[in-house]
This record gives sequence, structure tokens and C-alpha cells, in this order.
Amino acid sequence: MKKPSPTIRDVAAAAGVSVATVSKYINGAQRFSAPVEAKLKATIEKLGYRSNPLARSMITGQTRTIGLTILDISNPHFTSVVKGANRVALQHDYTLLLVDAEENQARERPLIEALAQRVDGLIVSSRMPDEALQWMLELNKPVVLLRRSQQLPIPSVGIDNQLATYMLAQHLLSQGHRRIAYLGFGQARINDERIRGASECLARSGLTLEVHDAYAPTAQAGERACSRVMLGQNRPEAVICYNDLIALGFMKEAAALGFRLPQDVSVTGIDNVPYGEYSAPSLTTVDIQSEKMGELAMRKLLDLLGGGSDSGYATFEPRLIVRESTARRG
Amino acid sequence: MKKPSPTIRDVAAAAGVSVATVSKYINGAQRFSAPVEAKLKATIEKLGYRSNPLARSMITGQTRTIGLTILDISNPHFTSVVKGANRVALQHDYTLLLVDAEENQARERPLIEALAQRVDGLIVSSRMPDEALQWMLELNKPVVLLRRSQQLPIPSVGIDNQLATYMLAQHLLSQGHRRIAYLGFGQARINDERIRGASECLARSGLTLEVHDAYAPTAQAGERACSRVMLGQNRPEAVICYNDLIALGFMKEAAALGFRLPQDVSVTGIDNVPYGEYSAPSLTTVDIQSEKMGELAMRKLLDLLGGGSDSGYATFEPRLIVRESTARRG
DNA sequence: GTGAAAGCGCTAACAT
DNA sequence: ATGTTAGCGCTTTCAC
Repeated sequence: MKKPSPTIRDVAAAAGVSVATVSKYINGAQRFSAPVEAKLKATIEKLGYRSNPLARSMITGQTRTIGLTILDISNPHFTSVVKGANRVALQHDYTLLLVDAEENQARERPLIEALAQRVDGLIVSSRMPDEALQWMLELNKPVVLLRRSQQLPIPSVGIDNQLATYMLAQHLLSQGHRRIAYLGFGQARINDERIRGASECLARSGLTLEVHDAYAPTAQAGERACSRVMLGQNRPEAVICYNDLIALGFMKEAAALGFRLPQDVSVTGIDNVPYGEYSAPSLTTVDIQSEKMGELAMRKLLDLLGGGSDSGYATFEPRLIVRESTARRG
Repeated sequence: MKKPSPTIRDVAAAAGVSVATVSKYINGAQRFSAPVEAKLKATIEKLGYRSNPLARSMITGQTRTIGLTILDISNPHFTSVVKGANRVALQHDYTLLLVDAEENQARERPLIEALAQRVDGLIVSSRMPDEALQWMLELNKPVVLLRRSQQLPIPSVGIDNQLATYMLAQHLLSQGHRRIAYLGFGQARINDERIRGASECLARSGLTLEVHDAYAPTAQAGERACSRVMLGQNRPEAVICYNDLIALGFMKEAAALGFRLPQDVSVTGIDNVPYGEYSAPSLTTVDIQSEKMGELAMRKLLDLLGGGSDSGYATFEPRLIVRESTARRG
């Protein structure tokens, strides 16, 4: 059943050359005399020899694998990140070692530490505070963070969160809305930035942002939070949600509660997930180029691996996508 | 910068024992005298020693890694599969080596062959015909297929596709529809089964299924196909789509073309992706338990790795989910 | 309970 | 252009 695979030594013996020659041949390290090359090619073919990547890695210290840890693959934002990262990795003959931490903070660190030993570099999305990320520097492996790291010298990619919500607030103000609420996700590191952006924009018009929390970055959480926001005191005319999933859930529940969308309440998300286009009403959101983020993160990492130097924090420009979930007041 | 990690020899030397003892200690292979155990624990801690998984793998022949190749991570069905597989893998201390082949058939085989060398086993989703899957048997690694394999002795998990579309057709018939179309994806291996299920159901009422093709399993493809289906001759009263994404796109475009949904046309998908709940109208579909599929595939594979024997083809029961995209005729 | 020694399959000097 | 040799970091007999 389990016939042992031929080793480089088997090939060498069968072809009547040394193992070094075989090694050089499969690595295309040099040119060979015609007879040797032909013989080698034939024997490798005949034996069905495939070089053992583990043994090679042990010597070269390269695994041609990149570790990618994300918070939740079900979130279309992360799905896109993975997609982008995978594409670039494949182009450069790297493979992804994926870990979905399932929003479980406790697991993250051990998981990443174990992962670090099996890869050439890591792309990490984490909810841990910057201070708790110190240990990543001791991984001895290049890391690219999927969010801005303020204090740590770790290259990272992200978007300008403050600008994103500023844009949304501006858009809603221009539609005549005054009572604007934010339905956030306090656990996210970037939640504060998003609050700040919207708050600042409203402040310029002498208005205040009413802040709520959804406790999870999911559609279910958005549904659950809806009645609390819409049927509490001081009902908002417009709601900026932490992300598209929360917004989608919020809209569904709002409709179920009898509100007309967007007449009774305007709703926005952030991320521009593909399904915002197909919701009822279609979702006004901010595109953050998730897939490009994945691509860039991978490119930065490969650059680091190739001896490039830390390229710092890269940021994508957020772009407002206006659809049907926001409308003029009244 | 790049201080070399301590090896097992460093630990042995520092602790004044042999490498064999250290090896046994980290593998918890036996009991030790108190002083040795204490010394070892202290030294490992002090040196920050971590066993090198590559070196270990080379000897044991186990990588504790499972290769997972899918057709497109952007498709929520596959996202869920990955989610489920990842969860079970993590529970058993395995990690996923993920490859998104991006619906590119040509890449698949070399990608999988390369992957096979770096993992203990594989879970594969492929569009290649069964006959072209022969080589997988020569991988010398256990494989679980994410669809039924009729001819090959490869364990697999999937759903009863014929039943799924039979159910949908039955549902539409019971609503009084007579002109029913199928908007499929001919490249998929399972497309024929789905056609057969619906056809058979209609045949019992003396009706014929009109078959169209969307040429891709995506929402965009669904949009593109819509006018062809709806504005050609013999306009259907109901459309069964190959999957939810196509259905979502189809519905959006149908609305854009001026059709009222579901009054003018009933639409169904298959997969029960999370976003079918948030579309307008919400999508009638068939739940195929994508996440459970991923979990089961992984469980089967781990079972195989643990010496279990080929458990054949496992199938999930499809379940009809009726929402608002289908309604009585008229 | 602990250690010495023989590799796992391969690459990387360094010969020739 | 090809061969010899010395390991990479670890596990695994098999002694003691």
C-alpha cells in the first residue's frame, strides 16, 4: 500500500551519478552534459521521484509558506483578504497556512507562535491591543499586521478609519439628517477611530454622535441591536454601522419592526462586501478594498522576505459607495 | 537581529543531559527523575527553546497539516466549508494549508501535487471529471473529495443534488408554476444531477425543464444571464438557479429589468448562503450544510490518518428553506 | 531513567 | 561538470 517514495539517493544510484548532481539538477542550479541530463530526466520520470520539501526546508531555512491568521473567515471582508493574499502568494510560488482564530482571543497567541515556526513569515489580524503584541517581535519572523500598529515597529496595512466614518457622516448630514447614531463593535481596535471620525464631522455642525454597541461584528448582532437602537429614546434618523454585516442585520430587523427603509431610517455600513448590492435596500457603504489589502500585505511580506526593509504603514483610500439605504430626510 | 534559535543540543548542553533525554521530555514520552525534570523545565524556559517542527516532521513523517484546495474562497459555500474544516482541524491540533485555485482548472493538478508533499492528507474540491482524477490515487496520501466520486475509490462527502432540485421543482409546482426554467453552471460536475432532479419532478406532471447556462457560479453571471432567460421566448414563471449567488444576481437584474419579484417570476437558489436572508426578496433555497460538510470531510480524513478505513461516500440531507422569492402563480 | 549513535532526505561547501 | 562530505534539528533503537 504505502510504498516508500524514492529518495534522491535512489535516483543517484539508478542514474549512476552522485546525489549532489541530482540535487543540482532538480534545482536547476547549473548546466549538465547531455548524457547526464538525459539520464537524469529519464530516471526521475521512471521512478516518479519528487523532491521532499521538508528536507529541503530544513537546510535552506525556507518553507515557501506564509502564515495567515484571521479573525473569522465567514466575514466577507476577511474572505477577500484571504483571496488577495492567496493570489499573490501563488504567483510567487508560496502557499498559505491559514488559521481562523474564530474571534477567540485566548487561542490567538499560542496559535500564532506555533504557526510562526512553520512559515517564512506571517500576516496577522488580531484584536489584541498593541501593548500585548510585543511578543510578535520575538517571533524572529517577518510579520505584517492587518491594521495600523501605533507603537510597534511592525509593518502594517489598513485604511483610514477616521476618514471613512467622516465621509459617511458628511454624506448623511448632506441628506439633512441630524440625529445620527453609530452602531459599533467595541472589541475592535479600530472602533474608536471610527467613532472619532463621525463625531468630529458632526461636531462641526454642533451635533453629537450617539454611540451604541453591537457586541459582535455579525449580521445577527446587528439584528439583535436594532430594537435597542430604534425603539429606545431619541430614535436616530440615520445609523452608521461598524461594518456591512451589522448593517445588513440591522436593516432586516428594522424592516421587520415596521420601519420603512430608507424613509424612516438611513443605514450605512463599511467594507463594501459583495452582498450589500443585493440587500433590500442595497447598502450605502465605504469601500476599503479588502482584496487589495490582502494583496498588499502579502506583497509587503514577500518584499521583507526578499531582503527589503520595513515599509511602514500603508493605507488605502476609503471610497464612499452610495446606494439605496440612505436617502434625504423626510 | 536574527539570532539563531536554540536547538535541542543547546538545551541538552545547558541542562547537562543528553539530547535523547530532552527529546523524550518535550514529547512527554516517559517519566523522569525529579532533578532532571526540574532542570529541563528551567533550561527550556530560560533559553526560550521551541522544538523545530520541520526536523520532527522529517523523522516522524507527520506534518500535522491538512491540505485544502477549493475552487473559490469568495463563494460563501466554500467559505463555510473552510470554516468547518478549520474548526475540526484545530481541535485536533492540525493546521490548514489552503489553496484557492480560483476556478482555474489548469493549475489544479500541479498545485495539488505540490501540496500533497507538504501535508498528511488532502481535502479536495475539483471540477475535473472523475476519469481525470486517477492520479490522486498515486499521491500516496489520504484524500477526501468534496463531491461524490462515482468511479474512484476515494472517500467523499456531498449532498443529494438530485433530491435538492427535485424538492425545489416540487415546491414550485405546488405553487402552481408550470413553465419552470433551470439556470445552471455546465462546468460543474454536479450540474447534471441537478438538472435530472428537476426534470424528473416536472416529467411526472408532464412538463419539461427549460435549461439555461450561466457560465460561472457567481452573482455577476446570474445578472448577465437574466435578460437572456427572461426576455427570450417562452418566459419562465419560475427559475431554479444552480446556486444562491447566481440567484441573487438574477433577482437583482430581473428587478432592474422591471419585473416584480416574486409576482412576475419566482426564483430559487441552492446552498443557503447567509446573504440569501438579506436580499430583496429573501431567497428560497436549499440548505446543504456547507459548514458541516467541511467538518465531516475533515473528520473523515483524520479518521483515515488514524488508521480508520475508507468510509465511502457520505451525504447530507438537503433541506428546503422557503422564503419570499417564491410565491403562488398569479 | 538516561545516553550514544545512527540516520530522516536533502543542500552546500569544497574538492577534483 | 561532477563527486565527496558534512551536517540541518530532531527521533529512535538499543545499550547501560
